[in-house]
Amino acid sequence: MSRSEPVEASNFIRNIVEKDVAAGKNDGQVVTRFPPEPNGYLHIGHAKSICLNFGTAGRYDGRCNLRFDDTNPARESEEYVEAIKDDVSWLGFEWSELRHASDYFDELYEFARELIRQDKAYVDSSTAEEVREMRGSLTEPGTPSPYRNRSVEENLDLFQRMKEGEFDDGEHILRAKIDMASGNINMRDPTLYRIRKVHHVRTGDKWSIYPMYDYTHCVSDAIEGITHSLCTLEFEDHRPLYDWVLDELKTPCHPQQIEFARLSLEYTMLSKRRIIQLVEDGHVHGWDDPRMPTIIGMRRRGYTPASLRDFCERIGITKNDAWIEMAVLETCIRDQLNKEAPRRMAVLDPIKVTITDLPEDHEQIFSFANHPQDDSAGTREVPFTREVFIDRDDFAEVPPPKYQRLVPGGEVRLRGSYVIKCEEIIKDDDGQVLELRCTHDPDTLGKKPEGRKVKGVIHWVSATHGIPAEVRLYNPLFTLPDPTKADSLAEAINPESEVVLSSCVVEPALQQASAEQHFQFERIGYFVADRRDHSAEKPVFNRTVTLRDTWAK
RNA sequence: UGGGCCGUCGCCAAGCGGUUAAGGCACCGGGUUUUGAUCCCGGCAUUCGGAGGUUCGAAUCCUCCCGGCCCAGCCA
Repeated sequence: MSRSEPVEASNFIRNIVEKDVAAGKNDGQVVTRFPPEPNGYLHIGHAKSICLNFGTAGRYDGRCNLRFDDTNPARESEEYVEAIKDDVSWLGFEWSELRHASDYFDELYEFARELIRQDKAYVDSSTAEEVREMRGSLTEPGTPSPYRNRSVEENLDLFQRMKEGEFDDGEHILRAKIDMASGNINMRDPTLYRIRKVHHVRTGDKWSIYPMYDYTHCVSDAIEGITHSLCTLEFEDHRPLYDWVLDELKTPCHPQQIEFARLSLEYTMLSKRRIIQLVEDGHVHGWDDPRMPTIIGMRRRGYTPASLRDFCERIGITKNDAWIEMAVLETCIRDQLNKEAPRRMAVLDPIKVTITDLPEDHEQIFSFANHPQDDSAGTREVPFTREVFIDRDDFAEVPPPKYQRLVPGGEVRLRGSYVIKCEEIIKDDDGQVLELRCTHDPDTLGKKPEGRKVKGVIHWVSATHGIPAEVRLYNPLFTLPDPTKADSLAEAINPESEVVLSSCVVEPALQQASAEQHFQFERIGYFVADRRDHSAEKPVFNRTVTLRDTWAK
């Protein structure tokens, strides 16, 4: 292999799966699952897991299930399961089967009775407080519960009565009987079932006991024939328990749990708890606020499924606690939109330019390519008139060094049109520029000007044909690369994270824009018609990302 | 003197005893360009957290040390 050929980066999970497939383990099958708890909206960190699970299965012609880990009815809701399904589909993945942990409640209950019969589980009637005290600490072993040696018969009886609702929340729990002195606290007789007299969306009031994650997850994996159970690093020391349950239960298959590092993204918070807080405290407008790291928020911001998948591929899968720079994400969306987004002109902060040597009723229709490198994207018509708008920062009375735009007495190219020269500045009483009066060189349409160089090119919109629009600019939601380092959430919020511009003018072709359509506003950035607020009557565009800008601002 | 895990370029990340230590992002040049965009070309780790050791040969094996992350829910 020559060194110049790009090599597809592997990752340790791919290597393990590859080896297993080659060795014929699990009959060469690969079965994974994406197992969210339906207690919130998915975010970019989940996208990493989704791409890993669906991607790994897809790579080896395997299957990937979508499984809702709905074992805690107190905090889960149907709204979230629907949202999660939408997000996974939108990302471009199809689950092999849609399952719920609650589908297995009966089996789970029977397996638990089996553990009791084997004297591997017991009903503990201690209070939550007592259980915590008896668990010991990180450095001290725990002490056995006084209920640890209840007879199998008594445990079976109590467990059944727990199930039948005879007891109140907290009166008893079912615990695994493992090792109260284990260095791994998860092995100090972990809770398997707790009493929760809560209505469950799918099982209704059938159950008054609900199984815990550690017990449910491994059994669910085994029931579904999962071969590789991929989860994040914090579950590493749960793996001995995962294996213990499956070994004791002698399930027909024993999936391999493999852990990888969760995503950390600069200027972003990716913990469900904090994301909920952003919404509840009103720091953002909702779960789908374009500044949110949620899939639905990023979608509204203008990120595409392909760009998110590309991102997940680029960041890799390891066990390192890595912090990804925003630039990686931005590159992914720019890469895709550069190839696909039609170009348009939009003026965000308009100043009127009158081309004085053109007649009042001058009107010319230009045909502009929708894409400079892709003829198949076609063309659109752009009207040119005596009065146009340009962006305020494309004119400078006192230009900074290397400024290539319009200055008093200077020339600039109106993109796709003529070279104009600024002859006169009209200001209001406060010194604010109201209008620029310019002349044009009629011999510069599609031609370089004679005898001089005009370096700058600026975008514009006909003042008579342009249409008003609202444009929302988005910046990082937080001012700190790691916002959790701030004293409070409020303190970490970037006050400039959302800037709403309500008097923008965009070219007429944008009148046809439909919600969720992507564009490049030339020289500015990539924008998307807002999926909620945009309409032909009141166009609203969100800035997805700026264009790369190598000019020191 | 609890247990588990991680340290390869500014940020990611390949590498699995013999390579001039991949690639991407970022950055720095230079060229093309009616988007300061795109595109193209070039540069960017004598060194793999540190110190010892094993070996003809170590980022890869061993030992110790240093730094970082996770765990004491009847959450997931």
